[in-house]
Amino acid sequence: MDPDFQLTRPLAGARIVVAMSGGVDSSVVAALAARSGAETIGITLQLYDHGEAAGRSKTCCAGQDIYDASEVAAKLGIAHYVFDYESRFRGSVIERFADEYARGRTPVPCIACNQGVKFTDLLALARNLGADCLATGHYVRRVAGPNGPELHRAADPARDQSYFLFATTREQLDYLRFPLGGLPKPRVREIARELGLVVADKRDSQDICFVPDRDYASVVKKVRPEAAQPGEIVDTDGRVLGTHRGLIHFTVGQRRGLEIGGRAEPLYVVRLEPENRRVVAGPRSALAVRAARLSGINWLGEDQREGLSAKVRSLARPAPVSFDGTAIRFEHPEFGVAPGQAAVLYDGDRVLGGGWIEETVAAELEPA
RNA sequence: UGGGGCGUCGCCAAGUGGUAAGGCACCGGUUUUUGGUACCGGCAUUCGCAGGUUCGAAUCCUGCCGCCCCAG
Repeated sequence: MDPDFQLTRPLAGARIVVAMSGGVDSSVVAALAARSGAETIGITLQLYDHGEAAGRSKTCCAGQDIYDASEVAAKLGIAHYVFDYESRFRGSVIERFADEYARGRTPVPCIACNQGVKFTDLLALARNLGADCLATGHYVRRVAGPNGPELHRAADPARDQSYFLFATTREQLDYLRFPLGGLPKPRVREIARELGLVVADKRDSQDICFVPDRDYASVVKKVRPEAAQPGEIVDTDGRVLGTHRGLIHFTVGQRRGLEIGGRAEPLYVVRLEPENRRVVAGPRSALAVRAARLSGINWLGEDQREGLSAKVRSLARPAPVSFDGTAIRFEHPEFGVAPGQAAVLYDGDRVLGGGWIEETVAAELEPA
């Protein structure tokens, strides 16, 4: 519990802004910052309001969480401000989330949120407050390298959140600090307990923060009703196998929910066709992909094309790939690669960057 | 209304006298700051219906119902 905020000036004269969500992690960051001797300011963004769901405490950044954050700040004796970012969040995260589903893609709203609201808007706010850095509770490490700060996976591999931070720019990384990246999660809770923080035993957030009850489809439906139109389920030869309750319920690689039985092999979603509202389904072998073209590429590393590995979803061991600047090519076929998801590129533990999956190239598999 | 075949969980399907496999689908759980995947677990006291034979039947017998095929 001896954080290094990696500042150039002495902590005594420094100012640290901490992004406080109201959870254990960012609360501990605030505590660490406060103990470091630097002037610490906690900021919580109000991103959405479940309204009727007031009182829910499982979700991030809703009423209860804002309250928890200020409790913690008070306990630590630091300043705490709450800013209303609802409309920003709605536009850059929620609507974009819905748009992606309407386009037959599978978005990663947490990345959009980090990219925009947190690392652009909140970061600018911190700068305006004259802070030396913005510290967050992300489990990822900022490591000093020969060419400036590098982004590395968290020490605790089970907690690593680097997938969600691939879009971080060099400029942002320069200003950001992640004091928890080297700590195992149990240790973080321990610290919270030692300090008597009310959130010490608060359960981890999971699922999409702005979606109540895991029902993301109804959120999408509210914003983009057309994405909830039923359509046909066809096989890879175009034969109609059944009907579905709306593209929003499906993602490439998905098995459950097609409700088509009576087969020897499970059926998976192979492709979504928003133009005709079709879900194309096929056997697992039809999911094999050998390459993926990326857009919105962000690059934190030096030019490197070989010896890379890529994560194509947050949970998945990195797969060996090569990168030609636009597309990644898998050494071994990868299954269930969904457009809209991020492909994050690593060199060992270091995050080199990544991009958004635009389209994939099927791999021909040897017949089993 | 002659002949043949069939009727086992939502779908496919094993089981032909010894007390209901399996797959798909579905449901639940585990994992998890995205959606998924994977894994684990659950899922027919009952075999179209009604009788009968037998210690014992989904399995044998009889009748009925339904479906399919061939019908000269």
